[in-house]
Amino acid sequence: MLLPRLVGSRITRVHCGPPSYFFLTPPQRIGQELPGQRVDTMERRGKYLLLSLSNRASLLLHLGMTGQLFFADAASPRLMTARNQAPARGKHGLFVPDSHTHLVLGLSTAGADLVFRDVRKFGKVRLLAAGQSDPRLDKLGPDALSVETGPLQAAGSKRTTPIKTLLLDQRVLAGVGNIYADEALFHAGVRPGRAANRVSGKEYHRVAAAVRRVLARSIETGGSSISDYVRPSGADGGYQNERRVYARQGEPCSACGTAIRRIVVGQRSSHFCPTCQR
DNA sequence: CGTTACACCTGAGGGC
DNA sequence: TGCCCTCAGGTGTAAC
Repeated sequence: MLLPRLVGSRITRVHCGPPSYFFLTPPQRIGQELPGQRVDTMERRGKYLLLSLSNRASLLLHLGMTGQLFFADAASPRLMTARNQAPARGKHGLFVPDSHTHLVLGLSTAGADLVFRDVRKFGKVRLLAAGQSDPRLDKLGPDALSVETGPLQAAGSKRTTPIKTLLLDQRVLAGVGNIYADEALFHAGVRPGRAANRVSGKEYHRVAAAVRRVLARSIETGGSSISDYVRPSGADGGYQNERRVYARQGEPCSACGTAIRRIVVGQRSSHFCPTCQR
């Protein structure tokens, strides 16, 4: 759990990697402005995390595809560094920053540093001044965890784009990614490539319910550790073991036995059961 | 405005 | 061993 260990703690020390695609705010500025600040609150906005600090500034984080946010006392095989080498361990077995470690926050009460690692650098960190907004946050639609049929259907009924692309559009729905779009559409019985404006009201009802259920279950099980994701404790999540279709092409459908297929929808790898999904 | 293609970045794995 | 290809939990932007 990130929040109980982080909120209320003071940032005592900051280590940043070199400037890169990862940093929306130059690392040098982050290193200057964070030390001494207490983390007052942490909230999730879609796939973003927003920490509010005692000086009224905020720290905005996004994990991208391969981002890892964990405490340095974590031990996990997914923290392998270059060429699948186990990470070096410092005193007390603590994680030692490698070339993919972009941000480390020393914390007064958390018991270990908070580490942000990201191989591909699609993750992001940005420091927001007091009252400053961010266009990424401003554009987010309603949270997917509590999506309702009506607004989703209203957004989709005007569009010819595939239903899956609609679910991935963060302006329509904030928080659904490629795994959960495929999984939700499986549970709803709707093919990912179907045009959004040709999905019935009854189907939108099932899609909305499936999005809520799949995301809630993923939170319960700690997320999907398929390539890089780790929980803040360093442990793997459990939702990868509950996947019905994602990255299961060629395997028999758990409901009917038909081979799961993989197609490309909206430039994203997409998986479905041709029998269960129409 | 809606839709699509592509760029960004790094590494793993497969074929030859 | 090396080279070249494809693929990967995301999103911003350009072009039609």
